[in-house]
Amino acid sequence: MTMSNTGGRRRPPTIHDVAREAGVSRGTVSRVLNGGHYVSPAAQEAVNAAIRKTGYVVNRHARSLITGRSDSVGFLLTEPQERFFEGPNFNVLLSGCTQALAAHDIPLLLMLAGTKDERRRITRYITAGHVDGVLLVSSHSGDPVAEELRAAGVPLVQCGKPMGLGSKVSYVAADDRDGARDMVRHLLSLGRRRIGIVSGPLDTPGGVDRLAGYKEVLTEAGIEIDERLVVSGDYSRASGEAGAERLLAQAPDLDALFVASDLMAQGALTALHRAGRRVPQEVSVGGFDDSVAATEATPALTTIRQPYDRISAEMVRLLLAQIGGEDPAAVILPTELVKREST
Amino acid sequence: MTMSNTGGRRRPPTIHDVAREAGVSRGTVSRVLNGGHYVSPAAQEAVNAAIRKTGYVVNRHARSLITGRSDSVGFLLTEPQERFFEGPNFNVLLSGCTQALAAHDIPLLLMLAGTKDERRRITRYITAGHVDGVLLVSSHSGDPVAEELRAAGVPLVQCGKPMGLGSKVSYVAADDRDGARDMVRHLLSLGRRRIGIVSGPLDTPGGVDRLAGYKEVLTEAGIEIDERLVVSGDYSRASGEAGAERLLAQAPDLDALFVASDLMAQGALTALHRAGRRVPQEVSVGGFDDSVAATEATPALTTIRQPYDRISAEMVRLLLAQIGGEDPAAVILPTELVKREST
DNA sequence: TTCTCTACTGTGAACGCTCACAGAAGCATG
DNA sequence: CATGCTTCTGTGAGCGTTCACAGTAGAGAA
Repeated sequence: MTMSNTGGRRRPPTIHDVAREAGVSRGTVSRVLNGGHYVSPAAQEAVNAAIRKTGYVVNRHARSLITGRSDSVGFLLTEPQERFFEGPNFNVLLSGCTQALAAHDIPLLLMLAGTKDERRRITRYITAGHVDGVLLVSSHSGDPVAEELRAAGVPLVQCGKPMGLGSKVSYVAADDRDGARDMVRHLLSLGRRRIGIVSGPLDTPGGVDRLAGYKEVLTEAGIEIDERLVVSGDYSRASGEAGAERLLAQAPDLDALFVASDLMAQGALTALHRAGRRVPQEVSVGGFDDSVAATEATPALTTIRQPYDRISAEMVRLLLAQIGGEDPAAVILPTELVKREST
Repeated sequence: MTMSNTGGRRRPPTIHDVAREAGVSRGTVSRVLNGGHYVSPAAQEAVNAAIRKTGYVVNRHARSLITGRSDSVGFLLTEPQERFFEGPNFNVLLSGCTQALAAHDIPLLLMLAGTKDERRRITRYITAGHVDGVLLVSSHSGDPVAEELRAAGVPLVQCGKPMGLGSKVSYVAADDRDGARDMVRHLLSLGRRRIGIVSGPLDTPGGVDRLAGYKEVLTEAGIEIDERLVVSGDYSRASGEAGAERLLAQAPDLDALFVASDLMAQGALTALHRAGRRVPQEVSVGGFDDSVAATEATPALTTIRQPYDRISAEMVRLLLAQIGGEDPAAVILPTELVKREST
């Protein structure tokens, strides 16, 4: 607005320029910038006008140098290289966190740790204080990097319940057990009795909890657990396909399938289709997540919705709280049954 | 390794500590840190040892304050909110760029501009010099934000050919026209003559070029362009489905379909399936991108592979060059025909 | 010897901000 | 009128680097 400013960059205005323009001191400008306490309305006004006029934007480096904060956080994804962003969930979490942080004017640094080397490099980067905190997403929870960061005193929030329960670390997770219960109850309400499950990996709490919910409801309903109806996968599409195939071989009389992720459920649908089982007429199929895979599947998947938007919002909230000095905390969010064509 | 360091953070070592430890001055340490020119081998050695011993990591804020650089770059995605990461391509580009930058120890800041407000906030953030440069990805090229950044003198590399050719801006793109030519030639080689196209949006160079390639090859082959065989979509799955439906209505005798993105091709497959046309027996279908959508489709899609890994690597290379003072440049990368089940 | 040139090293001054402190002004209380 | 308290403001110091400059030592040339 003020000048033509075409072409190369000119030296940007400093807090000093603003102070001179407003006829006050640096200190007063700084106070206005940081909440405006102990500043007279007149000065407040003058400073804001000067900021608008000069187009001043704070130099974050200078600020960080003295405060010791970087006012930025890292979003760390620890996955084998080829699986970055494989699950559609990562996208949703990433964009959710970015936007939640944007509301606080905090930039998000993306960190991808695929190899051991990258892991080391990133850990070093983080512990050096280049970010104020870390949002950690990794499918195989109980990640060693989490323990390392915690030990270094870096504020940390994990997505999904971590494996080692002893370590005091913040996390946000959906209520896996309750979600699984809802789904199995739903399948029972359709008259299904031979319900198979393709669970998640059993070395993760999420995998364990969903399986537990499944067993719980069946037992409550007076149905004995048949181990031939239980297999586990690794959340990948291929493992869902293989899992369903194994179940069909072990228990050909199954009339429903609870698959612990939508991606695996897609694979299961393929296997069922190939085996000539019609969904939902002969076999009801329920997924988990409510990712895009659920709506893209044919037939569209009945599933348990994980509230990804709330998860990312809570992760950011917890992280900022922790950066602000509060203690780590855990948040469990409720899930929701979404009925579609597959049941 | 050195100390127990459990619990809260301690004051990190500074360049001063390293200098004292190595028995040299700050200046010498700084020189070692920045390339090591004009430093004796002995000093070099001593400084490196001291760095290892103290666990020193440079304070980027202090460095940035004086150099004026931030040694970080932004990855800017300008899309309507709900379409962030819709295309699987974004993921691949994002992870590719992150890793390419990691090799230079440069963090990537993720910036999502969905609304006008976010756009303004982010533009302000960027022009304030908080990042050294921007990697811009947006489906609707000719983005106003590009022009704004260029005018502010911010180093910028776009993914995909930009609309306004006059503006001197760096970009990296796959050879859309050549890719389209390859695909149509492939379809011709299968004996197909009534080849329909669902092009991309015609207000983007990518959309235009793929259509141009299609027309070019047909004309060379002595086949007249039938406008009933030409429709355009917006790269979404739904628009591919709608496009294929329209083509089937306008030209029921079509025997092949070139769909300008894999996602749209998935939609087209659905439409063809519903219309009872068998793929590839009755209708050959070719996609574009070679995204995960291509392998997930049934039947798996023959497609034109965009070299996403090379695209992201080139984007980073061009951006760093531009930050280093070089002029903007354009890079066009070759595509490759990938044959699968759909043709 | 003396001068010049090269290779290397140390030092002070920034960079733009925040923070602690000192001080001023206004107002009520003793 | 002194005293205290509250609200506001300005000032100097310092955060941890880099950069320009001055200075030293040693080698080679005059």
